[in-house]
Amino acid sequence: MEKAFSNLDWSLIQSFLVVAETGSLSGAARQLNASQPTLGRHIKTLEDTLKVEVFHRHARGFELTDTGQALLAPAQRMAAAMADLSLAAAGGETDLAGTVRISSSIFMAHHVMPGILADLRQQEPQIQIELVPSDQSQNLLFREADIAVRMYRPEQLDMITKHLGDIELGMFAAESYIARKGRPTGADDLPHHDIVGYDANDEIIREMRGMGIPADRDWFAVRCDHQTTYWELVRAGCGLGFCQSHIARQTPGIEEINIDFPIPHLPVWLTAHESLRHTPRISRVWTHLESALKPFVS
Amino acid sequence: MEKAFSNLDWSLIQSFLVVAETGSLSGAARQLNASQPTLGRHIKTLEDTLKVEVFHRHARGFELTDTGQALLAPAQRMAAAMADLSLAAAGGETDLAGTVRISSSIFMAHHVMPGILADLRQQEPQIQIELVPSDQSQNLLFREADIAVRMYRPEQLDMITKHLGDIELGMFAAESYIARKGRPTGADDLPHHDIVGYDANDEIIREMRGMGIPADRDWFAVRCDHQTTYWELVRAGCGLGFCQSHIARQTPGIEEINIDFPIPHLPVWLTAHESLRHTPRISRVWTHLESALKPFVS
DNA sequence: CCTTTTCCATTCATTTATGAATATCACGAC
DNA sequence: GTCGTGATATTCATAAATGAATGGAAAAGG
Repeated sequence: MEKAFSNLDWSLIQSFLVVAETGSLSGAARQLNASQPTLGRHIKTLEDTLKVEVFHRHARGFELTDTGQALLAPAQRMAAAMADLSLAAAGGETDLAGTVRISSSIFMAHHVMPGILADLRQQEPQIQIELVPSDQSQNLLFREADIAVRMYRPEQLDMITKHLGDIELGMFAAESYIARKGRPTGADDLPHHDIVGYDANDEIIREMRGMGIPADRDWFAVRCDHQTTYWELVRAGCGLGFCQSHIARQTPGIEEINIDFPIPHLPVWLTAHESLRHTPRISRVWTHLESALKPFVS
Repeated sequence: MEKAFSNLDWSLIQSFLVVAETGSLSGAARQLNASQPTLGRHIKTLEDTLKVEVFHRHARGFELTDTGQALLAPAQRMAAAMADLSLAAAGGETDLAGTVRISSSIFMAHHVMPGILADLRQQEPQIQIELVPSDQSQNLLFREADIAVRMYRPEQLDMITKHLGDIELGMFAAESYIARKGRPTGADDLPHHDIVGYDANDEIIREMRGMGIPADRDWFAVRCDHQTTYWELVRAGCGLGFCQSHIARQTPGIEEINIDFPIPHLPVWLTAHESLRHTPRISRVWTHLESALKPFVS
């Protein structure tokens, strides 16, 4: 009844997987908080035990062999199961103390979260907070975060979500810009203005076209994908820009531009994995975020 | 992008799973070729890291808590993925040398396999053989064996199978029995004889009923589930018994009983996991078994 | 062509994990 | 009640895994 592979340490597979994904021992070592020689030995032990070469060595790093490729899928299934296990374990925790990882957009993380989290820390000093500012959506299934604040409806399964409301967006410009180019008189006037745009994300263009404005990528003379930097470009007078009204109105040197087309609102969703719903520290942070974000989604 | 649980060593889950399944540290230690204190520490580390109690300790051993129950399923998924990985790795081996685990019925293992394996060892000294005599079907998906010799058509998926032919069964009796009770004259005469039967497995009874013989469990005054011991009971003169004709005819002191009802044949199937099909040592053993078993399935 | 960077392999002192031995406890049999 | 069995905890000497440091080699950038 004993199994032929039971002598093989599962942690070797863990190392294998990360090396396969990063393509280097050094990279894997950084990710696993281990050292490069350790990872090298793990791979060597794995290969010796399985009597199979799983990596081609070359100067730039490690590359999977065909055999190694075949091992990748089951190794990933192990990792997925491990993630499930981790979630299940967190769901069983009873202690309020611990760390909660919150993911939010870079803009929110920069302008909104600090105050909210400072309050929370004061109320619950036992709870440590790790803020993960990121505009790529974090994968909550792999617990890259415990709670996510998102500007769109989350699609992942097994999640609990709550729509907190909508954030009002507006068009703004720096005083320096207005001094130079004047205020746009209306939508028709926009082509004569500079608008700070997003580079990869053509959300704005699609929105404007949806409203009958013949927007074009070339309109946007200055573009930036990074939300907080985007806002700095607007503040520096590079052009008109969109921003959460609540924040923009508190920014000195910025004026609101009222134009005759409606700007869509930004929905705010709170998300967490359902198996964490009853974990004390998670639910505590959840309710805090819920109430603390309310003023922003009026 | 880093994951919250990446600091948790997967081998702890491995230990957790075996402790959960065996219900004791000592049992798990035996199965994993480790020591009881090691397993104890692994569980403790796991619980400390997850901040969750996964086992109730009591004098008789370890029992899963509710939280631990929740971790069991993902841990088993990890084990299943590990089994897949092990299979995939074995499929990538290129070396002829290595160990092949062969599962067969206890009877075959006792009377047939030794000679076949002795030949094989002489031809391929590089290949080590581990024979797993068992009347429960081994789970090839978990690599409890690499190749199985079975007396029925295997049902598991992802298997390659070959029907080698059928083994002739016959009814036999020890000379001592015949001297005492005489030979049965036909099927009608059977109720006046002792037949050595199987206990749990009522295969024989079902077969005889299928042929219109009103067989009953009570006919079988002596019963034994264990095939080789069964045969020793027949040799000792406990009663009539069924056996592979090929073997029985070579047994001194045993005579064949010809009766007027047909005795079914025993199909012989060779089975292996398909991902091992091209592994040199496995396919070498496979072809050897195939040809060496031929004389038995004429 | 030379420099810089980024890898991997190796070495060796050190930390960490391990297991034999032992103490202790609970249960069941006699 | 007592003894035997089989379990978990604890201790401590030892074995094993680890990581900082070093050397070397190959690609990328000037």
